[in-house]
Amino acid sequence: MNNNQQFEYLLKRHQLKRTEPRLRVLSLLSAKSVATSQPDLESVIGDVDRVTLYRILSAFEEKGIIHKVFDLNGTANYALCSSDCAEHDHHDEHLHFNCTSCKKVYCLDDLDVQPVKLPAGFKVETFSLSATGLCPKCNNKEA
Amino acid sequence: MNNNQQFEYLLKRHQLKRTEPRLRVLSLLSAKSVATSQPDLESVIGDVDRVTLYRILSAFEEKGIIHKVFDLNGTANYALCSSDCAEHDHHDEHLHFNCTSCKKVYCLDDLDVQPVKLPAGFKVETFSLSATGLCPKCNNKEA
DNA sequence: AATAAAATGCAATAATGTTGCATTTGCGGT
DNA sequence: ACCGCAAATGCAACATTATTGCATTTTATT
Repeated sequence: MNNNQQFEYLLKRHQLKRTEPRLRVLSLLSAKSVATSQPDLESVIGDVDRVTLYRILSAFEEKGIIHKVFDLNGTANYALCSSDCAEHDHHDEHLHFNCTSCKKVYCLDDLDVQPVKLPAGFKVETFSLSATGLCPKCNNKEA
Repeated sequence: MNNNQQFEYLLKRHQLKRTEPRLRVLSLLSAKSVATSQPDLESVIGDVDRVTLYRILSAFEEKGIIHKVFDLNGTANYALCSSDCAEHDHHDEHLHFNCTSCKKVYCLDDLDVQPVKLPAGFKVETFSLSATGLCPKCNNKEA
């Protein structure tokens, strides 16, 4: 099963129609290990309306196909959820690393994050740990 | 020493001039336990230019007087750093709780967050744990 | 009181995100 | 293979949040 077939299956599974723009978004996001900003997506996706892109992204987010994180500029970035995220309940307990230099957001899935006890009254849905600093690339450049 | 004197001292300590708009910002932020969004500040601060507000906030952020977090809408929210934050190095290792209903951001300072080991190459400056869910107020309303 | 540096206000503009509506398209049923 | 409907798209207009340049005012210091 190639990538494209996987994407089509993914759409079908979530009752989303198989459209060109959606396949492109999936293909773009799956190609990157860092979260991609809306503007970045917009600039590379080609002939797709800005509004359509917004709507695709929020549809995907609702279905649990992707998740959204904000970078240090406050702009939305998107990344595919790890494989089993859609089946169970959207668990984003991974670490987001925000690079202060290039502003990229890295999703580091396989670190275990200790859940923390909150004061009474708060009802927690998801946890996520985020760190800021320099990513390997920018760290090298500065050295 | 009353509040206002504290604020004036704080400004002086950071080589910032004592101005009316700055004192108002400090006073507004110190009165709240939740982070305040730029729009919220703008609407209550009175006769201060929008641009001035932005500049005050970023000046305060640079000096380590306040810190900035993004809420679930991606808009910037600001909160005073806890007392000793300015002296040492800006340590925001506290938990931010984002309410999915009212979109407020709560800063919960006194929970201990376990730092996590990152893959080699990343140079971490700050950690912060964030959780999403319902805050006590909204939790009550829904029940 | 005079001065220099800093802070403010205003105008213009940029970037990001949203809404309403007409048109097109995917896809299930026949 | 065709029909029809719901869903998705594209377009236009608009809303919100943030930034930049420059003239004016204010603070703090001498």
